[in-house]
Amino acid sequence: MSNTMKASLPVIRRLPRYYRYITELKNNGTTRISSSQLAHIMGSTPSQVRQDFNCFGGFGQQGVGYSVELLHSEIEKLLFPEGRLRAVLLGAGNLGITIGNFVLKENTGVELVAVFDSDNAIIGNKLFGMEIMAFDELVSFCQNEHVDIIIACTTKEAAESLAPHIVETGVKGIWNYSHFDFSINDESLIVENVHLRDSLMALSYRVSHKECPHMQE
Amino acid sequence: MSNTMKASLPVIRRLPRYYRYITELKNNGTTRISSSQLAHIMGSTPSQVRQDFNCFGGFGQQGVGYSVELLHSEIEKLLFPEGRLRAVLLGAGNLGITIGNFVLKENTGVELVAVFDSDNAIIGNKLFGMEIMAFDELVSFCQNEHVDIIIACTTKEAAESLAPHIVETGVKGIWNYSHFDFSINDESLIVENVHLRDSLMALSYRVSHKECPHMQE
DNA sequence: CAAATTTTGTGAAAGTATTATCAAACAGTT
DNA sequence: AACTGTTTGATAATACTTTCACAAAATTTG
Repeated sequence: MSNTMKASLPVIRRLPRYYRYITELKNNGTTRISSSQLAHIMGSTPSQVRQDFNCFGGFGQQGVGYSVELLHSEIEKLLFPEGRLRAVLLGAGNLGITIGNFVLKENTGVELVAVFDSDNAIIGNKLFGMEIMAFDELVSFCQNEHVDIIIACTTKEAAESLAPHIVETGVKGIWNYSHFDFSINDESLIVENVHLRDSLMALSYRVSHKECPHMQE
Repeated sequence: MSNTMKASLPVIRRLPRYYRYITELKNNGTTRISSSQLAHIMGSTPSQVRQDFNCFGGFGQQGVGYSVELLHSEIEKLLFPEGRLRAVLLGAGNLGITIGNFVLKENTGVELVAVFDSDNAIIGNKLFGMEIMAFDELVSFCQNEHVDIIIACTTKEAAESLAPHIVETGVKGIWNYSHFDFSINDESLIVENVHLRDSLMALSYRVSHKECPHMQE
């Protein structure tokens, strides 16, 4: 309950998975779990589980294990910030609609507050009960309405042309589905890339070159 | 041109990005590029660029740099297998349709050959010009039609119930969008997870705990 | 054509992440 | 209340990834 070191990116990436499994255990009525049981479920090692939880202070008890209830509430506190994060969707195409739907339906702690698109033909239309706005309005909207996250589901070109204005918006993070890589150098802005094409091509490579190293993701 | 070591997962994950940028350079008419220029574009270091390419034999020339043309064709050879990989889509819901569309439109070297769903109401309907089939038919279809990749866009429950039959299908990889984690222990099966919810929650965490380490992804 | 400059390939060093180890803490038993 | 078995937290060891540094190879310049 003491040696809290800073969580590294791999640890942060595992948190949502811990949360998923622990929620399931909680719903099953399981009250206690050991690091080795949890490691088995996660496909990792007991050491890693303990190491991971120790980044946040280690919520277990020696000789006993972890309380599912406590684990659940602690990880929930970590993953769900106090007030819900406010997000705007950029791009109301196929992908944008799917991702927007996803954010609205899933319990992620993120709230969708506006939708933007560049296509004049659909600007003004309603999507998710909101009027689709033009890209021109993005900066002022974000500044006035305190937006935390931009969800970029635009083309590469649209993302590229918006990039110089991102800093002005004051958002803290970008959930990026576009083929454009927002420059990573910006200290104050966190970019989480979901490059579907890259992911499929990496799978392609591994499937057709089977001798690749055996690592868990 | 000699010291070919095996490519690690991080290297493989960078390949599609190299490919994207090099394709762009090629289209711009750029003929040569140095590791430091490429590193600048990629947001990495010259060392990493050289180290990465050396995993595949190192296609540069000392004192000169890399030929964009050669680089493009070599990486293309790595990423696009001889014959296109054959994939089936599991789940014809919102997400499934979006991802299916994506695979059909984007040049990824993957071919969509069938669509499956559990919902009797839509089985038999046409999607992407194919008749939606029932999950029951999955195993025999994959065996007869030589399927390489399963694209799982189903619910967690559906994925879970299909999991025990995956080995029978003989597929080599799963591009997994479901909330179910296909067991990673299976030596012969490569799983590429695209957990949208986990990705958003990791971003959430990083946005609301800004002191997290500054790493490139 | 030699010297200076550029830039790769490679092996070593530094930095991260994961796994192993073991003492300390707790629960249960006799 | 001491003994036994379990399981964490913390440190150490191992493994993996990235970065550094420099020799070798090519080009350019005087």
